Amino acid sequence: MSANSRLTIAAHALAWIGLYQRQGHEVATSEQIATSANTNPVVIRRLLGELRRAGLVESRRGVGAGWSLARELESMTLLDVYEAVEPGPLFAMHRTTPDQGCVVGHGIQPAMQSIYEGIEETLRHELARVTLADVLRDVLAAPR
Amino acid sequence: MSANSRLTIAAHALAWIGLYQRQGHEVATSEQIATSANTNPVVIRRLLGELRRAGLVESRRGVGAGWSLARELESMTLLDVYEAVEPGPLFAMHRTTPDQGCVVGHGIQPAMQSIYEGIEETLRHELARVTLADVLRDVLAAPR
DNA sequence: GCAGTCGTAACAGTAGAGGTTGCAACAGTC
DNA sequence: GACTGTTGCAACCTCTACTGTTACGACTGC
Repeated sequence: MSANSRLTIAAHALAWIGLYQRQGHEVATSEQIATSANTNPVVIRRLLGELRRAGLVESRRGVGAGWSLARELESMTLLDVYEAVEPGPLFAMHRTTPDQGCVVGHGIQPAMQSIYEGIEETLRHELARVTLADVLRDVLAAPR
Repeated sequence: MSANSRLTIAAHALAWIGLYQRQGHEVATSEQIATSANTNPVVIRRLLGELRRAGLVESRRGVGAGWSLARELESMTLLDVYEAVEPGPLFAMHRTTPDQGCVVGHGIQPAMQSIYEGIEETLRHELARVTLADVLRDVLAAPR
């Protein structure tokens, strides 16, 4: 499927900011988050930018700038994050239009479309069941 | 997510072979299926090769060669096809190991791994609910 | 004005999907 | 035994998306 790590990194960043804020800090920098996720600050800024457009985080510029949560972790679900960072559908149709003169070529796309929509709806439902507070709780529960 | 069309094309091919066999033919060629799917025969042969390794189809060589179903469409589910053509997980972890000295960096992977496993199990369950006979029925039910 | 951070563009590297060509292997038929 | 049609498969190309990296302007508190 050529899976990507966008949802994972986004959840990592949100959990990090949430924990940091619980420890009394106001804003987290992309540099700090990138160090924890072992990646480049620009990667974090790009992802957080998408989360900002989705209303999940806010950013401040200038000296003492950085990122903060726009909502409580309890009110954020993995579905919110998924929709913010994963635009496309899970399964793709044919890259070129199938032969419309063939019965199968004609009917396959509406058939699969309908099936895929049901499956994606279930996926979204599952993602919506997990809040970022759940994620942070699980993170902190990991054995050391 | 950079979705691919492998599951769609594989389902298309199976539905095509199934319908062709119902019409009394013994084997279908990759050329015929490729024409219906509007793609290259080699693409079809590659996909059907994976389905053959999964025990869903059989191939004959020589003159009058081609592909036939190894099982009834009724006993084949989209999960069988999915497992045959989509090896990897739905969501990827970090490409590099997160900072194990950080609480979040240390706990994020087991936390997300567990969540992802639950979600993928639900996905598989949904895929298993749809048989290829269902797909072919929906295909034939499409308005013309 | 300075310093620290975001915002964003630009580019490179990597990986996978999909398309294409070419050809050996195979198995029927003449 | 030659011919024919198809699979099996390797090799290569193109395209796209993700990720990483560098660079630099924009912003804002001091």
